[in-house]
Amino acid sequence: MNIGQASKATGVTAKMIRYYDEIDLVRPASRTDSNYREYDDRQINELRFIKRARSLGFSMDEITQLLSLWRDRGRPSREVKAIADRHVADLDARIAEMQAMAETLRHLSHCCAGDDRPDCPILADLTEGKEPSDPVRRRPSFNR
Amino acid sequence: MNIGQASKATGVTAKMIRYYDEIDLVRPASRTDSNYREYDDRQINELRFIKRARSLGFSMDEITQLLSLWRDRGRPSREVKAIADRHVADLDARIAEMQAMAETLRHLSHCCAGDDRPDCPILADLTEGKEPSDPVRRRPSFNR
DNA sequence: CTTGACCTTCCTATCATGGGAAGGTCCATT
DNA sequence: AATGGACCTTCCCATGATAGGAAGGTCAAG
Repeated sequence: MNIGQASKATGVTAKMIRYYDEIDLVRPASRTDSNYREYDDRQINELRFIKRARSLGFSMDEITQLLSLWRDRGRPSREVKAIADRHVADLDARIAEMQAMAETLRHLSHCCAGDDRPDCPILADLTEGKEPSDPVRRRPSFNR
Repeated sequence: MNIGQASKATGVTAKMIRYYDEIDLVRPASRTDSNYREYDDRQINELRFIKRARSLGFSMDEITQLLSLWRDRGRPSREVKAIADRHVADLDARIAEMQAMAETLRHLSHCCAGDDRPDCPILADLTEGKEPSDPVRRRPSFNR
C-alpha cells in the first residue's frame, strides 16, 4: 500500500501521513526501490487510531503516549485510563471557561438594543477595563 | 507613556503591544525623537479593550471589527450585537463538540477497569476505526 | 561618565496543517 | 516503445498569537 492508498483507507491526508513519518509517530513498513513509502495493516490501523484519537480531542502528545500503550501488549489499562481521565478533566475545564464567556456575552447581548443607536452595553463592558476572571489560556496541542 | 508603562497599565505584554502596532491594530500616538513608542489614554483604552475582548474569546478578526465600531461614534449597536451573537453561537458550537468528546470518553473510561490488565475499552474504541461524527475543526483565531 | 534598566529592530520558534514547486515513477493506452 | 497523466518524492513557505533572544541605542540616577 502506498501513501495514497493509505490515505484513502484511513482518511488521513498524505501530507499528514508524511508528517507522522517525519516526527516518528508512524513510520512506513518499508520503502520500495523507488523510495515510495509502503504501509501495511499495522500502520493503517495506527493511522486510524490517530484519526479517532484526534477527533476525541487528544493532543499529539497524548496520542504519542496512547499509541505506545496500544503497541504494548502488556500495558496496564490503568495507564490508558489515566490519560483519558486527565483529558476529560481538561475538556471540562475548557468547556467551563467557554461557557463563562458565552454567559457573559449572552447577558451583554441581551441588554443591547441592537438597533441604529450607538449606545451599546457590549462595547461599554469592553471599555471598562474590567479584569477578566483569569487570563485566557488554551492548550498548545488543541489548535486549529 | 512609553511601551513599558503602557504594558503595566493594560496588562498587555510589550511584545504584544508591538505586534498590535505592526498589524495596524493599535498604533502608538507618536514616537519620541529617539524612536520610542508613545501611548496616550486613547491607546491605553484600546489595549484594555483588546485584552478584555480576547478574554471573552473573540478572535483577532472580530476584535478588529469591534475596535472599529468602538472608534465609530455613530455605529449602530446592531452591528456590535451581531458580532457578539455570532461569537456566542460559535462558542456554543465548540462547547457542544467538546462535550460530545468528553461524554464519549467518560463512557469509555467508566467501562475501563483501570487495573494491571491490558484489556481496555478505550484503546478498543480507538482501534475500531469508527468514523467520528465530524472531522474536528477549530477556528483559526482561537489558538493557544 | 558609568551603570543598569529600558527601548529599538530583527530573527527564531511554536504546532498541526495545507499549498505548491521541481523532479522522479508507475501504468495504461496509443 | 513511447507518451501522458496520475501518482510519488523532497523541500520550502504560510498560518496565528505568542514568546524568547540577540545586538545595539537611550535614559535617568548615582
